[in-house]
Amino acid sequence: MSRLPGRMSTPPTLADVAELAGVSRQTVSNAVNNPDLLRADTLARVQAAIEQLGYQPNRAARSLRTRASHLIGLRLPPVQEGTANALMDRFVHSLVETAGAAGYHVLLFDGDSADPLAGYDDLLRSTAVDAFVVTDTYLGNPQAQWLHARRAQFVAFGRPWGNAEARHPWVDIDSAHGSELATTHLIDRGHTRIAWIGWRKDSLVGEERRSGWTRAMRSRGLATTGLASRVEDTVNSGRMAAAALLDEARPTAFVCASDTLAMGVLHTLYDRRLRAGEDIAVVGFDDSQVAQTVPPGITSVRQPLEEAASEIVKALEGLLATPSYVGPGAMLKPALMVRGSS
Amino acid sequence: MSRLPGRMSTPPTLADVAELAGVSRQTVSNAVNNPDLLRADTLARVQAAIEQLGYQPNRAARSLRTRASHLIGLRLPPVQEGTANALMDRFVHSLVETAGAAGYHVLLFDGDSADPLAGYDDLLRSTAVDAFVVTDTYLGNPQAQWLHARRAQFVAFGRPWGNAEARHPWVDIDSAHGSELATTHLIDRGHTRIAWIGWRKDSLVGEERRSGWTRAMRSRGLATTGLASRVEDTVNSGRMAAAALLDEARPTAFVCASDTLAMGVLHTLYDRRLRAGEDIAVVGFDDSQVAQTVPPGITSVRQPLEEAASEIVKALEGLLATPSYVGPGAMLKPALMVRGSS
DNA sequence: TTGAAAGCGCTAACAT
DNA sequence: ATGTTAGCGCTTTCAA
Repeated sequence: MSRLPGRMSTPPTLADVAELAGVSRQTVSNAVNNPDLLRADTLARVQAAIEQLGYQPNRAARSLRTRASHLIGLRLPPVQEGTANALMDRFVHSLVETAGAAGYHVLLFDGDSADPLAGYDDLLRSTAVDAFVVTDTYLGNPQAQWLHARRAQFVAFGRPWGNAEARHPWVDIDSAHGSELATTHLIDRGHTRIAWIGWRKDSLVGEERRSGWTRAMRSRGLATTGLASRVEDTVNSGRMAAAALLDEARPTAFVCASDTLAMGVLHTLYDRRLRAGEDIAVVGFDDSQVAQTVPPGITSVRQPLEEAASEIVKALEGLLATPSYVGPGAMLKPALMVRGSS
Repeated sequence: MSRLPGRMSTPPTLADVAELAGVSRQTVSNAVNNPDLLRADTLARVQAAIEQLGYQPNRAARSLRTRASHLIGLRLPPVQEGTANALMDRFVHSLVETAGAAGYHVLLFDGDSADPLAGYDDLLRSTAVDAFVVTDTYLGNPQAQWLHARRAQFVAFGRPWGNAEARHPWVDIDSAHGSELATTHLIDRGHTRIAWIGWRKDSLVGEERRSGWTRAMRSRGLATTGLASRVEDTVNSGRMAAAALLDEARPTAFVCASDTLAMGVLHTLYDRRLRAGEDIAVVGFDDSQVAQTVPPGITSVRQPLEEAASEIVKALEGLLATPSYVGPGAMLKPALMVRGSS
């Protein structure tokens, strides 16, 4: 035995283990990958040697041979300063955790806004990752089609909007259900004039969230006319929309498409010395740290990102299995976190 | 030429390019890694072939040969719900961006709280990453020593507390300077009774931040007695500390060791129908999304995470160069973001 | 300036 | 049940 764990300059290889255990390299490989093939005593001997040397298969060599890196690529979109949108943080963490349990690591790459596909292309052509998790699936986003054309494997977090023939696995959140929960909650608390502050019409997610509000209002026979506003997803837009609605429609509660907009409402309440939850109810969307920490606490719709990550990894495993298996898309239900603001 | 880009089942290799360009594989390799060695016309021909095939070197093969993965490992600590601490988000993004520009990708792994070193060990022994970025460098943290013992390369984000003989590269933020900025800003606005809400004494970063407050107060001849509180880093602790200080010491302003604690102060102000920035000034630390979006905006100390990432990548490049170069630690200065709360 | 040979560490296919 | 052979795609010698 020529090397001891801890003082080696180069990590032990299959050959080192084989020599120590008195078997061939292939047997060691089998001990790692197909233990059933070995006789019990041989297996034990090899495992002891592996243990003793602290052997772990070299990833590069294994990848080269098996054409699989066990790496998942994730494009990190730019952080939006001045908003409450920190969903990515929670999602990335859950993904890393679940992927890790399945034997995969997450490889981050930069979201070059000029050419978002460049990062994908780079990793794809250098065969650096086995698959991607794609998070921005707005309508007309070329990524899905593009990846498909390059025969790249990927799971989308977001349904294939308006693309009925898409065949890739996806996971999404039923956010209409989320705003319906929020609206129904407010109705149950006695509110009848409940306003909606959402995103511009070209956002499909925005329209979906809005539909939950509409549905809840209609099902209880409440009017929606003049109670809705569609704006940019910024604090200031929310603030102005809230001010206008308060003046023109006299709502007693607001349901917002995001916590960022909900914070906008809070600004207007602050300006007018009104108190959220006492004078006017406010519900946000995303259960951000902002909603969790601001007084008196913003009631908010929480996306089950942990569950989403777990479904995505499940889909990933199916995709990368042989034979590959693609199940139906998974639609997850959000929950309402009730706090002081309602 | 047997394959066209876009319809290949397997990406092109050196051999494909060599055949197309009518040179040997070695010449193609040189064209990629040592272009100076080629005659201009050969180089042009090879580059044309590379372009035509969309060739990119296979990462696994290159890693196997060069013993370098061009991957940087980063342990993702668990997300803290209910706090305003989302620093990691911004930092990770900056790191991915800067590392990408230097030809490195960031590989995330899970922060198993039971055995935080397991993740490092795994990646290290499988030679999956070239180096780590270590972000949790509290006193007595075994990671630095442990990594050093395994001859692992790493750059620490955080100075080597109480470890004078540490020889690893590090980058840190002078957070005493941050709270000094915050305190001086309040003094300049006419405040004299400025309270401190910080972390427990066993947090070295906490004590450092506190020292900035002390220094600013003393240099202007202001008393600090009875004006400081040391608590857990939670919203509720901040809330209770603020209530107690308000009752016992009558401060007109608060400087907090975190935005989480500053939100605690806001809760107490809310309870007492006081307004931040009008009745009582509040300054937080970290310039979180919470500070940015909550009314009336929380003045907060912003850590230069983009710069930190850039310094870390610079250190990483030195570390991984041959011969390896380790410069002195870099101490960065934070800035104060002034908002409505002061 | 270019090419040929060897081998990084591993596993698939085959032979024993 | 175990060993032998070959080769994944690349770069580091070394030779021409």
